[in-house]
Amino acid sequence: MSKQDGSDRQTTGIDVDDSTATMLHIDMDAFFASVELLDHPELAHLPVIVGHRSGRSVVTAANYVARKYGVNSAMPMAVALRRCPAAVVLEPHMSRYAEVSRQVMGIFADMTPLVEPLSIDEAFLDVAGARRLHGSPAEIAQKIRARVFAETGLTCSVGAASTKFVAKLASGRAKPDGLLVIPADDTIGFLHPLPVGALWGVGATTEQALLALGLRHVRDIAHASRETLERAVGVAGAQKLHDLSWGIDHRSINLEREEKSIGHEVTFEHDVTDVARLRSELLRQSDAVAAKLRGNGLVARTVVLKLRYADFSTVTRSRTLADPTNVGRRIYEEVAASFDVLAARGIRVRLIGVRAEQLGNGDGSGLGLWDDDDDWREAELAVDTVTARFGRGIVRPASQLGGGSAPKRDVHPFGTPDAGPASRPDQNRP
DNA sequence: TCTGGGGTCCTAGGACCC
DNA sequence: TCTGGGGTCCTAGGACCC
Repeated sequence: MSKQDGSDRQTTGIDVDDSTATMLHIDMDAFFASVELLDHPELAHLPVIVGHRSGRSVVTAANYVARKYGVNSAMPMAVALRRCPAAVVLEPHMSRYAEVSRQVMGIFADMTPLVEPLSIDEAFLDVAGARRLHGSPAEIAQKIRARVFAETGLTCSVGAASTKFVAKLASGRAKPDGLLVIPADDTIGFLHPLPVGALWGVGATTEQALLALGLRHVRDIAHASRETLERAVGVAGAQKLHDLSWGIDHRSINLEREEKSIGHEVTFEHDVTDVARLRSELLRQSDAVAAKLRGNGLVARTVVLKLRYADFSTVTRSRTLADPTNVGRRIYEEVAASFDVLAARGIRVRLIGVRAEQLGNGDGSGLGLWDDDDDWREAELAVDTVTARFGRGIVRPASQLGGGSAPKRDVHPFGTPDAGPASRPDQNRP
């Protein structure tokens, strides 16, 4: 394996065989903090934390100067400032980060159509088919790193391996501003010395359970008995962990990921007991969720209320609707009904949230309502009859009936009025 | 030290139907 | 009269990720 860092920006001469390492994982370095520093270059040598300054906030991102003081993302802001009192705290600017993200993802897309964004600042790229045009995986990685830096002023780190999972671990080890190539033959040698917490899906809870069984390193997982592993993480988890410990990961690039839920939640600066205030927050969030649904041309069939009490315990209450909706009032009615039951005997609320699940296109697709071809044909005939009598354009998607803004996507269930023959709803999806 | 907000995925139990 | 197993849907909670 071979690591190249920012001091060695060459694109050739990598002394490993990278021909098997065609899966790239690209991760922007300290993304939010780095974007802020683009806009405030005078702060570059200071510890910089991105996050709200309010009492209950956490660190959203920290630059590498701040990290030297032990500041990390997700850490309570109070702790971070105790560790690094001199840190400059900047408010997040999400729309700015999204704009830079689009720019960077565009550079990725120039190299291969097989790009799977994982979050605002990272993506998997399958470059197996891009060799002729752009070179070996390591060369492609270096080209991307150079272009990202030239066009945005930001650095990123790249892991190249034969699987997603190993590529992701490799990019983490390459940080900051590095490239790490793990040829297929080196996978086990790379994985086995790592601590169990390095495995994808092993967080604090699972790590403790594994440590309690004496499993400290990935190699211990690899050689543990099935029974031992199942005791710690259950049947499915054991299989998954064991596979990962041997570098087995068959996942390919997924180009068709669709959002499965849309929600909003807020943590109050101080716990709230005022039921009227909580209801008005629910109404606000319901409207926001509904607006986002309409903006994406979606309707939701399940509505979830989430409460976190003063003692940090969390409850959720979900309701499934007979008719999917993207109307704020409808969502509010459901969460408010759930809320009233929980609030009947008084509550102290730290966090309140609304989430919409079981999303569909507003035409029944994705909801299991039109799975049957015969049903579909019947619906088509019914629409043909209606349109024959009344002309095209009279059937509108549910998403346009709520009095909200028109959806950006074409969600017309039966083809747009002037689009000719009716089309299947799934063909309307992007 | 005292725990955000956006999500995804998994498990488990119960209702219901055949 | 008492008892099945499988499949699907719904609900609640929790771990995890960035």
